[in-house]
Amino acid sequence: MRPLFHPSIDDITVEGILHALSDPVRVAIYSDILGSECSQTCSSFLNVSEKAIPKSTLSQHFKALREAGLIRGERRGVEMHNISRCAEIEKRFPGLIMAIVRAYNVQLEAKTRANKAGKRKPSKRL
Amino acid sequence: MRPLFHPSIDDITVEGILHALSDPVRVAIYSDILGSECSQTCSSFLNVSEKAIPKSTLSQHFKALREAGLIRGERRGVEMHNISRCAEIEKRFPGLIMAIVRAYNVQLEAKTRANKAGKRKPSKRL
DNA sequence: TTCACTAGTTCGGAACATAAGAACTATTAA
DNA sequence: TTAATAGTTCTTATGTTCCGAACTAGTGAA
Repeated sequence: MRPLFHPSIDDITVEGILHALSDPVRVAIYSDILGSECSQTCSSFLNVSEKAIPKSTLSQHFKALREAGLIRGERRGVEMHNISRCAEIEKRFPGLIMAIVRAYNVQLEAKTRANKAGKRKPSKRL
Repeated sequence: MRPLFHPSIDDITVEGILHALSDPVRVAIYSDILGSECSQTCSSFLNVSEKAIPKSTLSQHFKALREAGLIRGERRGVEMHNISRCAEIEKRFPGLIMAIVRAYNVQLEAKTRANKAGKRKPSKRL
């Protein structure tokens, strides 16, 4: 099994970042990793979404985030630990990550509010 | 031919915006529309990229931008005029568009600088 | 009217990307 | 060894995207 690939900071592209974060599951994972002090394992996200995500799919999502340069993953014993590379990215693209995560949170709040208001037809939330 | 679809501001999602702008051609188009005072037609972008883009493909790109809520297109005579919906989006997701466009410009500048430095192997630019 | 022209859209198939079950690898522990 | 756990890779079905060809809509002649 070859070691995980991580792009150098100069090879990280805006398009790559946007693409990686244009998936609801991946933003959810990333924003969680960003928000938590300690590093996170893959399987702690088997239930980010309302329905369980197969682990092969999860693994692909982590690969996407890694190859976009958003997170760094390293093996610790039997599990993978993931941390965000936001400090590096902030240097190259100041304000980008912050703005995206903030917008994502605005959207989550709006959805939550909408659900609380009209409970009749509970729309799926992330 | 049915009239063009434009999502209402509340149906615009962060994921949708990120996905629409995760394509080099589409960010190029969008950032151009954003930056220009007057509205832009489709065909003025046949050469945004180094190689000409077929007009069917261009049309799809405009559709993607429209349906993500990023631009508004309206027919004027025989041609389509496109303007950005950034003011609306700014209200819903403050700072998002600005941050993305800024990051995109940083990337363009870095690429230009890199090309100037090592002319031997001119890497493709946007 | 009809014809031609221009700007853009839609259709259809090939090329590419994604999702998820099954099979695999790596590490630890018994 | 063997078993268990955490992730990865393989394979296939399903979705997207690209782009040429065919189409539509508006304009302005003859």
